[in-house]
Amino acid sequence: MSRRRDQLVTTALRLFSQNGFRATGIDLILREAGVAKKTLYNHFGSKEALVVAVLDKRHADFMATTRMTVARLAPRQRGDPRMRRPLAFFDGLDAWFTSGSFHGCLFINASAEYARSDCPIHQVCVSHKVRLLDTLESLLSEMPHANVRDMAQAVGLLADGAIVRAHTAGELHAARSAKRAVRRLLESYL
Amino acid sequence: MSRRRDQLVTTALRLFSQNGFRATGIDLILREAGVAKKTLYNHFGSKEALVVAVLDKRHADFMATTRMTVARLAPRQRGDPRMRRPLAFFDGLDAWFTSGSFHGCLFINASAEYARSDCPIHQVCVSHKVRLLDTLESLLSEMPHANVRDMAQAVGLLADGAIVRAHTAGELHAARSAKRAVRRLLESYL
DNA sequence: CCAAAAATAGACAGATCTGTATACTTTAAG
DNA sequence: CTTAAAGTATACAGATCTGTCTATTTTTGG
Repeated sequence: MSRRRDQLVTTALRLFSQNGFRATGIDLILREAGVAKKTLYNHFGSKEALVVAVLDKRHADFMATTRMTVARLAPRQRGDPRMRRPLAFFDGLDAWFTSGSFHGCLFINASAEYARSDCPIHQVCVSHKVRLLDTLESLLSEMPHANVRDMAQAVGLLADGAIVRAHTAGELHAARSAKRAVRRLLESYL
Repeated sequence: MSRRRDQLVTTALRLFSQNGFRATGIDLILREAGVAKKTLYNHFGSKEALVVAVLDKRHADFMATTRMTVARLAPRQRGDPRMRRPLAFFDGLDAWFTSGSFHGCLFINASAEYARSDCPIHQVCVSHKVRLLDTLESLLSEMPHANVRDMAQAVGLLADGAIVRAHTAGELHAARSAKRAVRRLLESYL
């Protein structure tokens, strides 16, 4: 809808990712976005609302990227065809980690800064993680369906673990470790 | 050594865990610890140094708790005896998550708030995660040693993933999901 | 017991942050 | 073209935060 609104959300997404939420002041976002303060407070009533909008955008972007990446990389996976899509998901993580613009999972970071579970920001993070698990289940839908739930849990844990390791410990190859574990784990279900 | 210093670190550890680092002001720490501001700046030259001291204490506490918990819970694990200690580690995570005083991994949270990799705080987090991997390797030392490195990587990812899920998504049973995955994964190495 | 070290209370400086208000300018739709 | 909506620039209020300084009191080691 609004071009100014998009500029604000896009700029805030970048700055929040790079420097954290509380460490990023409104004034910096405004300066880098080239937007006046009043415009921000017309679109969003508060910084908290802007954070929520940023997380919503990040969720949409992540889901779209995931869909595209899995579709592109699944055909070139080796091994049982039923494992191709979940394995491709980890190639997507690998590309993300090594892209040079990786700053960890924005939802994990937001949960760390806004820890209280009754905070709207925290609830958006819960929602993202739940929907991500649904996505993983759908990627696993070709596997023996009796264990899809268990597999999705395990794969989700390995994905979150890889994101955390890559960010906190700087191990940018974490996605490849995770992919090896996923392959071994899924093979045990075939 | 100093009683005041310990009060400051202990109080700051609690407040940083509950509310985050940047959201916790010096004045609150001082009030709750019952210590004067000058005393803090005599022991630590800055808030950043206090954060580092808190993370050092947390690392020591975590390692001590892990050692004790694994020693106590390993004997009651079912399955191959060589898997007992790594499995017991996840029972320790489960007890932590459901203890009522779980606020995520302090090092993951610190990395989220102090994102720049040249920041001393971030480096303490890297160091913690590296030492944790060493610990996991030692817990896996009874497993076939050719694959200890790979197994420790996978188990570490599942542990970090469980911590993140439990905190960000509020899934306090995440440690049990992770433990099931670890059991299955380690069995594939026997 | 006494002197040096450590701690206290509290004011204060200087910076920063969120959010509001004002006065002016641009944009866009009928 | 005109008018109402939206945006700009900027000052400002009020709160908060880190860190310093002073003057006083408590603790502690020899």
